Amino acid sequence: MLSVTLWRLMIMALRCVEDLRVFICEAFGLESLQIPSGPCPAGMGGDITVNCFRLAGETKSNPMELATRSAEYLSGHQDVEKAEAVKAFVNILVKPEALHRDSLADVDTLLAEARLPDDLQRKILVEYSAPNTNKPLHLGHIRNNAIGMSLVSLLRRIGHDVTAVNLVNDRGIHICKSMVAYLLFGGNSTPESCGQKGDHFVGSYYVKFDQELKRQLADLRDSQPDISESSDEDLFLSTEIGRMAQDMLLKWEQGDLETRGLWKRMNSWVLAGFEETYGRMGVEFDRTYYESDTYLLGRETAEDALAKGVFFRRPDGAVAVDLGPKLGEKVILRPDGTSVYITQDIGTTLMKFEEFSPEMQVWVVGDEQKFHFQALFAIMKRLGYRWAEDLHHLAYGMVNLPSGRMKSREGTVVDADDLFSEMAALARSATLERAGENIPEDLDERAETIAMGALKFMLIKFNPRTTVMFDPEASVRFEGDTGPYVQYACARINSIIRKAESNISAPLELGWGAMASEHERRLSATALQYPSVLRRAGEMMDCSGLAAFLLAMAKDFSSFYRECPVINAQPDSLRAARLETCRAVGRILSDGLATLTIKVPDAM
RNA sequence: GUUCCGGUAGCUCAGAGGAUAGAGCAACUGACUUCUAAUCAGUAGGUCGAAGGUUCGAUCCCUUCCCGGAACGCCA
Repeated sequence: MLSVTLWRLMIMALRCVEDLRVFICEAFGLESLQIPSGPCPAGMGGDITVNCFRLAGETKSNPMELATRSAEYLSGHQDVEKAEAVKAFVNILVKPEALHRDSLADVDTLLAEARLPDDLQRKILVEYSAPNTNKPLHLGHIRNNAIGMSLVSLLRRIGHDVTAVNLVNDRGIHICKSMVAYLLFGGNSTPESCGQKGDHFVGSYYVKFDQELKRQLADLRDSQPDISESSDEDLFLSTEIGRMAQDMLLKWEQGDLETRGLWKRMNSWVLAGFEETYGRMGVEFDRTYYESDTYLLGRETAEDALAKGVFFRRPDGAVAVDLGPKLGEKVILRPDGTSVYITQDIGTTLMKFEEFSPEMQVWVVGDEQKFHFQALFAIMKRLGYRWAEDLHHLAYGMVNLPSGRMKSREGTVVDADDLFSEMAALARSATLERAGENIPEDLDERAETIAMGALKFMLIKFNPRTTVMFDPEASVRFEGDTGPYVQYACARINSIIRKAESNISAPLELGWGAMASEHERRLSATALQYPSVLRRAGEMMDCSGLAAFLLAMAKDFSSFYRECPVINAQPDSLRAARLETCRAVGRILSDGLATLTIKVPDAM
């Protein structure tokens, strides 16, 4: 498993804390120990705080005494200005030159430390996106993509070997519905002839199918009052259009040439549309699987397992597996031999393992499918695969609108392409508003960067398992805890660096020791957290902590920016140190944003 | 009915058993002749769903209950 003990993940580059660790280890005869430390809360008179409550558990000693002893030790340390025990906390005020030396003055080390030691690096396969080919992508898919792509990027950032795969659900009754509607109402039209994006074009026939189905259901209920209480599903095959879709599915399974031809044509339109949307978001996969391929391996596996007695045949002819009292009985093949949803996932899981032999497989799929994955993992174990212990469902919650759930039938779905364009237009006008006379040459590109940054950040900053509320009005603002806030800090840093470089003075000795204000110390204290933040986010497979860190780092920079002049700072050694601070903070922020797959504009 | 996930400021959300429970938005006050105001500084806003329990200490762990969402398909 990915899971490792926490102490191996924590990094604290501050020398005096590391020395304290060694001191305590020696004092108590311990081989390893993690010092719980973090930035000191404002107003407590320190840079870094060590929490001796937790430390006391490890050393089996009195927390207050330990704090007093630690403070005594640290007070005598050459890097420490002042160390004070308050209750069981030790608040350390570090000499500025030492604080910066261990943090922003050595940003290369800080960035490098996020990488896990070799023995903790794993080969991980992550599946995400997994669209259906009957309609365009919507806000729910955007959350999936944002979570999936940032997870892949994060795991790579900390040193894992990651394969990103997509699984296209290109087969089944849903695509047949679009096909039937196209045959009935489409004539010879194509996305090109209609000037429509392929996925939207096909999606419009899915909608037409539903409209026609509703009409036929209403007619049916009017003409036969005795069945008017039956559900839409029960009456599906009693409608002409419902039967047509079912026939289409059977023909597809039998490999009917004409059906397959139409299927290929319509899928190619949809996939071309997806490519465009993916491209705009920056989604990339190492490998794309198609359900129409993988379900065959699933079916073979099921037949094999039946022969071996792992699965059994029910009296009605269906192939099933008994997963015990908790999960119950699960059908793998219908009585007519056709495969169900889980059958293809069995095939896909095997294919992925055969092709990449990952130590761990992850699925980024909505939490409504938890049961499905519990069943899938149980089946893989039942089939005897040892690696089935290392399959993981990263379940995320739905995206709701202020009006409630998104419902495609009620037309309340937020379309991905529309949302991208709307946000880009707003970012564009906001940029223009600020630009005044000097309209930037790269206006559109800049607007796109800001818009995508805002959207992705908004979806990533929440814990994946929460159901999130998407308020279109609020999402469109670029102020406060947003991606553009972090991007803006980067843009200001870039601007300072540009101006400083055009105003060259000979490189001087860096006056880190003079960087002693609360704002300057705070930057280094926060930056020290970065490696641990990344490692922890990777361990939990949750990027929201990284987003929160970047906001905190950017906030610290904004305060510093306001209070501490850089270009006009005197003496020159202080100016040089502050400039170097800007560079270092800029590198951390852009490294973090890049890890979230968010770009940074040169200027805003 | 059973299982899972939530319930923290008016709203959206953070909170690694520990200090005085934090951000953003909304409200209010102040700051652009300055390295970019997509910013900063400040004010106000809380029975952490309820009750028990464990603990030196619980928003966090345990039990029961209340409220919201989801799952329990030969749909995907």
